[in-house]
Amino acid sequence: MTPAEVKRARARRGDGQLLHAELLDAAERLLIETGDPDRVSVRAIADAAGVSPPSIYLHFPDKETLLFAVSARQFAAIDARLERSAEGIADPAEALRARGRAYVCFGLERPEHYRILLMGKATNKPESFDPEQIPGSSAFTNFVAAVQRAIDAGALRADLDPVVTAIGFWATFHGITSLLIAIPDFPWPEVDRLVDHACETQLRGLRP
Amino acid sequence: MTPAEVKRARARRGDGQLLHAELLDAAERLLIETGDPDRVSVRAIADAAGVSPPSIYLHFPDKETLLFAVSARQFAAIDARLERSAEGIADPAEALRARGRAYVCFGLERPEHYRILLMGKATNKPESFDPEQIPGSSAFTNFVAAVQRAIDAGALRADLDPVVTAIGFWATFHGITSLLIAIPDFPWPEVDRLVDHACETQLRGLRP
DNA sequence: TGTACATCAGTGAACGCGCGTTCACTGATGTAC
DNA sequence: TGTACATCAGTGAACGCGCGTTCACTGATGTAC
Repeated sequence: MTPAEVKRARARRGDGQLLHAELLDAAERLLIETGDPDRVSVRAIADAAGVSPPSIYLHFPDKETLLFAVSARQFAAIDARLERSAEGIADPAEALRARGRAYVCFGLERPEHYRILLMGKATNKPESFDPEQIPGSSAFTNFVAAVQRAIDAGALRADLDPVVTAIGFWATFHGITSLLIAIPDFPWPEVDRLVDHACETQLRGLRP
Repeated sequence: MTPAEVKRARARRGDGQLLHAELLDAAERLLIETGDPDRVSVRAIADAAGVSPPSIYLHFPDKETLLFAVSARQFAAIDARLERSAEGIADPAEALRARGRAYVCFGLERPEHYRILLMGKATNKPESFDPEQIPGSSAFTNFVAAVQRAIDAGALRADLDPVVTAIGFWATFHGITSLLIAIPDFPWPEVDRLVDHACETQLRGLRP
């Protein structure tokens, strides 16, 4: 393993929850640095945070819950990113395009997080996984709303189901993102060409 | 682990290669039955094939190569499946639609294989991974050819790049397949609705 | 102001486990003479 | 036709490893009196 990290100073009494956030940071950092979820072990996380492995169990019941908490933070981040990307774009069709581009960028910037969030085993998620409550749902809800606005504005056909249409967009951009991550050695064209093609095809295919 | 399998009779002299295929079968069976790649260990494969773990090393240099061989058979199978699905369909646009549907069905019928093939880590593939040589490439090549025929027939715009367009189709159907596999608990609409919507949107978006 | 003590953050050592792989071997069988 | 032997398929036991988790503990620090 890597040479032992600097030992972390013990938190003051009453500040025990500080380590909670530091463990999440450490796990996130490890995931990005190693690029390999298999190397994000309880021991490695503890080492990266400068504490001993058992300390983790003061803050998380088990490893799975910790990793899911890391994922949840990312879901919240993707929502923020998509909303920001569409800010100030008046044309609702162009706003959808911006979200699509932002989605692919987001995923490719954090391939290992993306892998855990959306390409991993369902068993990686806690049993209480409730799609209606996780932060990522607000990203989806916001996206459905964006599709609805495009329909209302006449940019997309009025007979479209906004949920199915939103999932169609999602599947398209998730498809690009996840294929690029899963098969990096494939002779892909430039990412921009793929994303532009996908945006164009979706918008043409859905317009009145 | 499961109760030990019936012990396999030793192959006759000269028939050593029989176990090669039996190990691939056993690994494939395990993958489907357990639905969990983590449980497809060398020991479990050997047990399922009715031999001892070291026997595997008479036929494969390591576990990774064995699992890749399992995947390669699946790539060959998907090619055959897609070609068969489009057989006898004269309209090239409808043929593309048939391939899309068949693709999603294929993936959902074998979620664990699909996961390893197209949602797994790149490191699961041997170092000599050459996209031009693996069986899956012929599936892709055949699909590009199908897109080209649709362009030639005037069903898709003449200014489209057939490779980018094929990848666009692939990403769309891969997106649906992989999201359904990765997040089974999400409140998805019926698969057929998603696939129909995606087919319709692609064909509308690409037609002249 | 001093001190005993409860509380709290965190630890060191160990647990049992299953993993991929190696090594020296066994015993059946086809072949050469 | 009989037999010695090389070859071949497959084995049993063990290797070292890293894993997630548990348990009894330590020692600093805030608080009550």
